[in-house]
Amino acid sequence: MAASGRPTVRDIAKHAGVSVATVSRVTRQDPKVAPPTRERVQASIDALGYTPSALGLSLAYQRYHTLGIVLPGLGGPYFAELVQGVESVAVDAGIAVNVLGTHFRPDAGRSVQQLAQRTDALVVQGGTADEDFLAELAQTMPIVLVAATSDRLTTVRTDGRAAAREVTTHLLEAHGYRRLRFLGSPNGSPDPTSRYLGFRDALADHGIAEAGGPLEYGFEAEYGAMAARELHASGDLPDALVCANDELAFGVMATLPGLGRSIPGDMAIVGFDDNSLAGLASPTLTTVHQPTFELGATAARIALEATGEPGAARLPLPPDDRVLETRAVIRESCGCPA
Amino acid sequence: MAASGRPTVRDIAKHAGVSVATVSRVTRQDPKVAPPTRERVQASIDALGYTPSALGLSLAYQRYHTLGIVLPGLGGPYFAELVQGVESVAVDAGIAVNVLGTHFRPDAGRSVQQLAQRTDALVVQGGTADEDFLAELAQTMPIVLVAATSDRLTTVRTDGRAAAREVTTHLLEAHGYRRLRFLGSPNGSPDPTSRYLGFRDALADHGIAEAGGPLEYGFEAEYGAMAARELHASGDLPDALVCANDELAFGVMATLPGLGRSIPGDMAIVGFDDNSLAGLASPTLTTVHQPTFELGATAARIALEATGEPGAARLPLPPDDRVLETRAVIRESCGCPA
DNA sequence: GTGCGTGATGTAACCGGTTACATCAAGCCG
DNA sequence: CGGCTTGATGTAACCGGTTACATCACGCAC
Repeated sequence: MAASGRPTVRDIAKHAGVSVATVSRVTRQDPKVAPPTRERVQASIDALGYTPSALGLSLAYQRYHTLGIVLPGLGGPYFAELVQGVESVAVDAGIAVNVLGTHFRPDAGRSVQQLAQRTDALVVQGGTADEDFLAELAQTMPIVLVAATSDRLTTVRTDGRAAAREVTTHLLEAHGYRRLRFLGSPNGSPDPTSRYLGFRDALADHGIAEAGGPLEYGFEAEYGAMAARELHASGDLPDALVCANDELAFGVMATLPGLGRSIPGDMAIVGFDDNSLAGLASPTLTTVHQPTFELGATAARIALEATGEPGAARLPLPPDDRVLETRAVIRESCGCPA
Repeated sequence: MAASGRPTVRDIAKHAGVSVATVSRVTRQDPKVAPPTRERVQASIDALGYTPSALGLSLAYQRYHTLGIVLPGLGGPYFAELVQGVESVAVDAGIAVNVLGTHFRPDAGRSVQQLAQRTDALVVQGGTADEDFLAELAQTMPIVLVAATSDRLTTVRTDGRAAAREVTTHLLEAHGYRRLRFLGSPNGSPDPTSRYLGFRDALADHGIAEAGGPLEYGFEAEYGAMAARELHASGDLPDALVCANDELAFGVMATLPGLGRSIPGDMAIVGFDDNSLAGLASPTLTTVHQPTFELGATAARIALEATGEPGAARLPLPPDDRVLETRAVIRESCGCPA
């Protein structure tokens, strides 16, 4: 055995008086080893405390046993849950998970490139990497895009547009609101953008004009608070506000009452994502439930499946689009009774 | 070049008409290459689109360029922020981050073992892995324990006990509350436990008995809601409730007013962690700010530093204890004016 | 007894890098 | 001119596994 460090196949081979091939056969449970030999080798393995090096295995199999996930960062419950979905599938398959947060850094492409070189497959949140770049990379390895559409890549997403349309339609038809606005910047990633489009779809369906452009803010609660103050100061509250996510809605709900405006009395509000706090806020928040965990899990499953067995090539995934169901969760903040 | 896949050093060597050693010298920017040769090799590298394989590099240097982080899961903002701290340090160093969620699975030890084999160093959240096991593993590689104490391992933590004592003392001295209870199960990980101990320290300082044992619940908002209902049903609200984290406090704050009990009028409440929603809730939540991101970043820095340069051995870290500052954030929920 | 099939095991190449050491040519000096 | 130094480059071993193929002993059939 090397002076320091773990024993290798060759150490075991020497110790048991066999060849490395035989040791390898034992560790891989290859049946073509005579029982007495097997026992002798196993004894040496136990005696020296040998476990095959992950590096050696990776080298031989050309498999990293690692799945990469690329997202903007881990801020907010959405991404955390997504990662949990990916992670749960990965651990069951004995695969490690490499997390890369791009934080919209300019050199994110290079980081993704690097990550791609140490993983068997990639799960990428939409909007975090250039699509051309990903499409090229997808020639080499399985890549699954989450929460985005693409005609060149495999995507897993929810139909945020349809969901936004559904919940907006509820505001229009069940409550008769006519002056509606959208909170959240639709210029960034695919998710907020499609939600905004669904919001506009519903308005268009009813021949109603938007009561003002989207309120372009980031996606954290503080921005919701800022938006609430701005709306209040303008003296011109819409009938209802559709928020790009629940955090924004919480920010508004926490601020508006303090300014003397009640929810949903003076303005109704709906969120998106069904945050774990949504059912506890007062009023309880009407929102859209997304199977975020499933989104991650499904993406991971597709990616790992395409990775295939050690022998096989890592298949490039054909373009495909898997759409998971959303569900409008009607609570009180839209104006419905408890 | 192999029929499929990326070119290797040997492909470049053949293409440029030099040896692999020279190619290696060029990629590593070794100055001992004559300029004309360097240019010729570089031209081949560009022509074939060569980048050194991460696997080959790992094998040669015995470094994975990967940092592992072990935690129960990614539920709640605390862990997400911790990972972000780790991740930010890692990407700056060109190091990948491997996340392992144990979810308190019985076979977590084996997963950690595996993770340890594919990483250069480990950051472990306290309570997720057996300390004996970690101590042994720490002979082999740098391990940093987060949010825990140990006399055998390097730890990075905040003094949750002192912080809990401080905020509890505020409840006792500034407001004169006498009947205090703690919400959250102190039987699990080190963090909740030390918070509970600090809570009891403050009571002991003032010669006051706990108004009832700790309310043993999990750490999500729903449990806070359950606890609120239980307290209300018992008809015996304490003067003040110290919660193991902010989510629990949110759960209580969302539920109690609906039962006709006001906060802080009928019962004061304080949380822990300074969640991003804490300043927005109504009343705003008095809590303890923890430098969670810094916790992760510091742990990662220590771990990576111990990993050392490619040549050097991965040093086992000597036992050490780094304590980061907490800060009580006094808001309204304890009874203080806005 | 010879030839052949079969099962167990060993040998050596391979995966993709790095690097100690060998080699070699050129320049310099006495 | 011979020997030494120096700088550039090549050779081959090594990191730790797997595996195609070779080898060998044994048993069986003819």
